[in-house]
Amino acid sequence: MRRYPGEGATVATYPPAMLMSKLLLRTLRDAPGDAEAISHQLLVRAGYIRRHASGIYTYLPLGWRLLRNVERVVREEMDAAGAQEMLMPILQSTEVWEQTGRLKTMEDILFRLEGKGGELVLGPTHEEVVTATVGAEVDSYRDLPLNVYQIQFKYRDEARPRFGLMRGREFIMKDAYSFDASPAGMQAAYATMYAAYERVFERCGLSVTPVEAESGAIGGEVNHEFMVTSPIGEDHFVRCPNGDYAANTEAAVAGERRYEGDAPEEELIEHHTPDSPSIELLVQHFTAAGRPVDAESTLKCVALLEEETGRPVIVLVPGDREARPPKGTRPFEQADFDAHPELIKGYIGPMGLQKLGIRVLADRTVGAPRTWVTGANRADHHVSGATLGRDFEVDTFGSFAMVTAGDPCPRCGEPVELVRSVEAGHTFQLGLTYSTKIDGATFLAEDSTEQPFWMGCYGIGISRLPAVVAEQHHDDAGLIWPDELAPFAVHLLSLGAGRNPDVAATADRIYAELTSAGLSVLYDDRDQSPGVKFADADLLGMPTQLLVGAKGLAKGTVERKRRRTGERDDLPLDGVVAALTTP
RNA sequence: CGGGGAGUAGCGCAGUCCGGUAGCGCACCUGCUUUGGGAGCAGGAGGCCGGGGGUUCGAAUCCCCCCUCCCCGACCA
Repeated sequence: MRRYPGEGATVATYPPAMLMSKLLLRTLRDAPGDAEAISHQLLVRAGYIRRHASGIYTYLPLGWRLLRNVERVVREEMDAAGAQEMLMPILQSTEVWEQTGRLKTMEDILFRLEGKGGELVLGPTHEEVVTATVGAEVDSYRDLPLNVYQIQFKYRDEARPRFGLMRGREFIMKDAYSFDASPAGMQAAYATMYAAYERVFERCGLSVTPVEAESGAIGGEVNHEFMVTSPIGEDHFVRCPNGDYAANTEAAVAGERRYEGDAPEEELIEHHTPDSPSIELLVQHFTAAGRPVDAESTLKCVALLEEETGRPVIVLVPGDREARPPKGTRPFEQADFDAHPELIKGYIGPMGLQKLGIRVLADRTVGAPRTWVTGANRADHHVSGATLGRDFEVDTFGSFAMVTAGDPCPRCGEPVELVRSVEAGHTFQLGLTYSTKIDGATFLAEDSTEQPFWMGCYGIGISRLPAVVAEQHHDDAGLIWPDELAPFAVHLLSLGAGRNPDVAATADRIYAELTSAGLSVLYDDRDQSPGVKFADADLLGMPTQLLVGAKGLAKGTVERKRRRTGERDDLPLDGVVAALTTP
């Protein structure tokens, strides 16, 4: 404490946060019951995060240092890729959201609030704001290309927050947006960011698989999800073991199939099947009637509407498969069934559809030489023995079912596998999706015409990464951070310093030396038994532990333990700094 | 939104069926001992038993309503 000039008051001097005795940190022996995922348990036990409400977390000092390291890696790679950092508002006017129509399409997850000057939303993402902002600033092709990014909180009222930091209602994201004058420019920007993403994840110690994905609510054409295989993944992706194909389950397609032989001869018979509008109920009905069939032997006929023409199309998949509606179609709604009485919900069959002017698409698996149980196009009736070529025709075969493990790879034909994974990043070629909707998102081209921007957007779930990394980098004792992310490079422990002044003095000295050499050091100067310090050091997960104890001092050494491998070696007392600063 | 489970000290849990002094372990405070892998002894502090209503002489416990959290599913840039 020292005197505050001119006042009788004193000014507090706070102890350095690198002393563990002063750190805001409490480790827990037991994980809270609400933590399911290992990463969540460890992050809470090790005192990195605390839950405030469902899907909302406080980052305690260790967690915040970790997060800032994640941000640093991302910043370095974004800056190196030529992106410019800025910061956009969390509180956003509904105006731009009305312009893109997403006030409606994203209403389920939008946090909305009433301000004095009108209604606001808490930004779940920033395409609207960035497009309006850049649109107002950039008027000429001479200012393009441009790539801006920010690291900012996002708010989504998720149906189900999960797994600690994995899926929160409040989370931090890095989002970058590229603006180009042409599709080729957009593609070049995309390639640059794609490469930057691979470096970011590499530096975070994550092995990612970029997968081709469907674009969902964000719009655009080409896009990739950067998937990290993980037991707490909420997604699956399809992967060819040969490594030549990887795609999101929604986007994945299967390769060609070869079938030989003819379908067995079986008469087409109509059956009375009341109350059986689903595959499951149909199977139950047939089984109860003494003619058991399995879902695989039924033909699911899914009615879709072509959005452009407003005409119905039918997609055929085996009953045990999910249909994957092709681009430009959407599932029938009740109103569509009302408008097309020839298609009877739950009892559609493929027979004679062409005569009604309805196109029939079929997954390639439907080309198998076999007969099917399917709808009779008559209420409460199904048929058995339906045979391709005799009873019904297919206009186009393709990959119209969701791909499952064992389906042929579209590139090489090998059976693919289905892998559980987390989406760590996502990149999109947006094209003109936003620039044609937001007012003023145009520039004057070289030929003096007014053109909309060709855009891309690129997200990384910053606050999700600690969870993803922890999930991949831990052991029974606790966390194991990669060098780039560790809150501290070195965890220095004094063992039995209370009864041995030499230990205390040596540890103090090493702490001072390492710190002035520019290393970040967490110094466990607490009056705790060695066992407690070891356990905490392993739990917290710094890459290098330095153990200063009477045992080593007698030999003139301190012990170094590498957290990842458990490998230990002795460093001479006067060579500690040198050993830690030269890799 | 549908199905399932749970709310008792900072964390983990018992007690609830069968109503009667709110408990245990870890963590926390004091003192002594101990000290290379989550120490021991002694003493202590800490509770709207998720909230509201009801039944009862009496409710953590029984009844009704609500809230919150977790899991599975639906949903998801």
